[in-house]
Amino acid sequence: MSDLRYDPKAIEPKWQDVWARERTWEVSNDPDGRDSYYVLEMLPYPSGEPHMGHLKNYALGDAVAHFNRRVGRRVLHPMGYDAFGLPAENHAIRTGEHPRDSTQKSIESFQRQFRQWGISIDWTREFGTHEPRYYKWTQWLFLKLCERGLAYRKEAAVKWCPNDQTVLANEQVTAEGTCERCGAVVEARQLEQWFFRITDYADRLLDDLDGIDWPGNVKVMQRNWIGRSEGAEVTFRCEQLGIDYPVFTTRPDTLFGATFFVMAPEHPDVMKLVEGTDREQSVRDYVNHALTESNEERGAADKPKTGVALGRTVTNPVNGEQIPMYVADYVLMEYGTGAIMAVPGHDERDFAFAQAHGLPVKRVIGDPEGGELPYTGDGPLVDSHPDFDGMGNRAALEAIVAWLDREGKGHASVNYRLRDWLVSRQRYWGCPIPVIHCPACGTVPVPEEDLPVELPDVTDYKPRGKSPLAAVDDWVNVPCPRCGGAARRDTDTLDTFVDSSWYFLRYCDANNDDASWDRRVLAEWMPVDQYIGGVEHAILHLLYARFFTKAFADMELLDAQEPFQALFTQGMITRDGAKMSKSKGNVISPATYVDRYGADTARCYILFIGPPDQDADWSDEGVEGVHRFLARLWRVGAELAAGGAPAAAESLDATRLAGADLTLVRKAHWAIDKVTNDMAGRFAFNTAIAAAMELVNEVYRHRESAGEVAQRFAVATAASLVFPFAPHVASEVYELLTGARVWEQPWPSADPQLLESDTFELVCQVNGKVRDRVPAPATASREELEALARAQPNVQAHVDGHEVVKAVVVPGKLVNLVVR
RNA sequence: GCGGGUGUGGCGAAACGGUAGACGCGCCGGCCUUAGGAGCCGGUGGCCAGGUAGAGGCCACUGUGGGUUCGAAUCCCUCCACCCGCACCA
Repeated sequence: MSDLRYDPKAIEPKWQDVWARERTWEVSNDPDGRDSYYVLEMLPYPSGEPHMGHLKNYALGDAVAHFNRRVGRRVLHPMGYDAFGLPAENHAIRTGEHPRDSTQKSIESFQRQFRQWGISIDWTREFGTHEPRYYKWTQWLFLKLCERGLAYRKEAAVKWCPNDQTVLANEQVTAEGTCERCGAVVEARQLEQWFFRITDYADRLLDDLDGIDWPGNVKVMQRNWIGRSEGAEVTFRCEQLGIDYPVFTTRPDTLFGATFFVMAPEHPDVMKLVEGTDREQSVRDYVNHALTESNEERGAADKPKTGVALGRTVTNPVNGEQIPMYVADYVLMEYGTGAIMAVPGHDERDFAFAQAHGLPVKRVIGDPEGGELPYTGDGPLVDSHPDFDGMGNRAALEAIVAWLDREGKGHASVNYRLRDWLVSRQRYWGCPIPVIHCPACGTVPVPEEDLPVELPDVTDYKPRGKSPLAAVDDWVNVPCPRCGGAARRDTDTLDTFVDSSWYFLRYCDANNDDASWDRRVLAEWMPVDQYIGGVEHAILHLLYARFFTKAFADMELLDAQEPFQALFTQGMITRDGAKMSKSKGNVISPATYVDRYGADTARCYILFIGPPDQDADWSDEGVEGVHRFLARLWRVGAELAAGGAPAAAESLDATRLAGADLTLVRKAHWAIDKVTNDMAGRFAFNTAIAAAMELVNEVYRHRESAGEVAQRFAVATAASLVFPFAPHVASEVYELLTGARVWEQPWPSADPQLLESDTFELVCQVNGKVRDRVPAPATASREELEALARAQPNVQAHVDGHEVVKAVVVPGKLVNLVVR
């Protein structure tokens, strides 16, 4: 019967042409009464060819987009490219090829493959972040942040990557102190750089996590990164030099237990404190050694606590005690004030230091368990002060802070781990910073009408501690916009995370030449209803984008407080159980499979492979299975279509169905219900596809026994349900059977009457073990079900000779007889 | 160390506290074929039984050990393994 062959190479281009010709997936910004829905996948960095992670990302997003269109929403599903960045620039350094050219080639490859995959994108909104029409507005937004004081310059100890020859944001340095991009060990440098004042938003970035539908682990990572801790700032005075040293502590309740004081090696006063004393040499040696140690060496928690005494003391403000000062590398300059009060009785680290240096350990909190020091739990204050002794330490903490405040010795304080975001980069391939430095006027913004400041071409891409832009004299030297005198452009470029922190806003109004966007248009789309991407952006991109959104909301440029209402983080695609990498030689390309089996198979398989938030191992045999399924769907559709004129699929009279027809139509409604729930409530695409497979299997099982009309209905339904995953073959089959376009059809709805059968299989248990199964009427009463169960021979065999002490009846499910 | 997650057949995985293993892979068998690495149908935990039958029965099983419940992969506690995040943050 079947010399019919499923031929994706013919089907897929056919439908891609229809969608392109008819601009099917374009969406206007004018409201039309439907709910708007914005689904977005993280924009790709265009390098080489798309990989399996991209296929998964866009297959997921496209399924969400299609489903939402068909349930009646107006869906925005755009695409663009995160096109500035180091890989293209490093390629230019090696080959001399302009980053614009290599980037353009990659973008074209991505475009070609996205079209081959049949992803439903509104291409009218496409852009690359490297295009002047986009970065003009990146620059404009930068100036807005300046105006508001959220962008500023300061000199600071910054992280410098010696390999990439540029500074990095804190977020771009790993816990081991290496460059997040290239792995080189990061150095410290004192430089004047541009920062964004993200710390102003620390509390809101923290608090607003509660209102968004994000994976818990991503929220935890952001909370950790922001690192809010509440406590007090307390001032310790060094009488000998007459200098006050504030410290931050979360445990002001232990102030009376402070027995020494420690400064970070980087603290600017350390050398001043020992100058001209017999300690000067030993302290200098220690500090110099500490400064040469890498973060990794220094950060090891189990490392012995080293340090040297400064030979000075400070006064403990609560009791006037003189306590000795030390410099030690376990105190970090970046956190708090770079100095701490040490309470060895109630802090493990201080305890370790005290042990190593023979310092006194004092108990000021009682331990109800009577354990040894250090004790970090709760308890009543002891040996502190008559006013506080006996008070629970939590209450004492509040009381002591209030007392410090009254006495002017301290105050309640909140500290954050989060630092301001360093955005200058001494590199070429990025967005120029739209600022001019004038010897007379200082830092002057480029006037709005002169934007964009276009990136000039250079011949030498090699960075030499300065951006290659610094060598372009006729670009750098410009008159000051304010006084007209000779001035120089800022030669750094912006961190590429700046580009990607607002692209989702630009998509809404991508072709607006007069503004970054129209606020009313954004109100229509923002926030993004569903954002999809990899968990590797949990901190960097996702935190920056939230900051930008809040800052722009404060400037009344937009209304949303959060960029991404819901976030889905996809798992990795692995190969042979390992991450794909060139060095392991286990990289496989989506193009191979799209070419061999078609895009529908590749997309469907990547969704069928398992729960999409989990890592999944690619299997060539698994791909075959999914391909077989799509081929079966197509073939039975083609056979049915060849058998006669298209029949209207919806006109089935449920009350007249019987036998195989009824079974088949029921199965179709069961599948509708299953797929709808799997799509709407959760990202359970694997089980949704399994349900469609069951429906197609059911059709084959009833090829001889069921009528033509029922079979057509079932197959058309299967095609309709599979459309979000395999849009080409679904469109083809649906058209063959109904003459209509599946994407123009509303999402099918399950008929509740057909979901319920008038009989069900009653499970008969004795003491929780299944002893029989028997068909039972759905309308049977509890008593009737129990009687039916008791009547089953195998049930009787297990009940005989025992007393039934209880009968649990779950209507529609089972009867459990408890015997003794 | 702290926080979070995962653990189910040979494999990827399903399973509102109610028939564990849907669906797919692999494997075995049959049909169709000149042929088939195509297609279609069936089987696939163990043990016992069954020869023309209306064919079944029993047992085991969701990392370990306990608990709650008529009933637990699912809820609670213990432990083990692996993965992820944070980690001298005062």
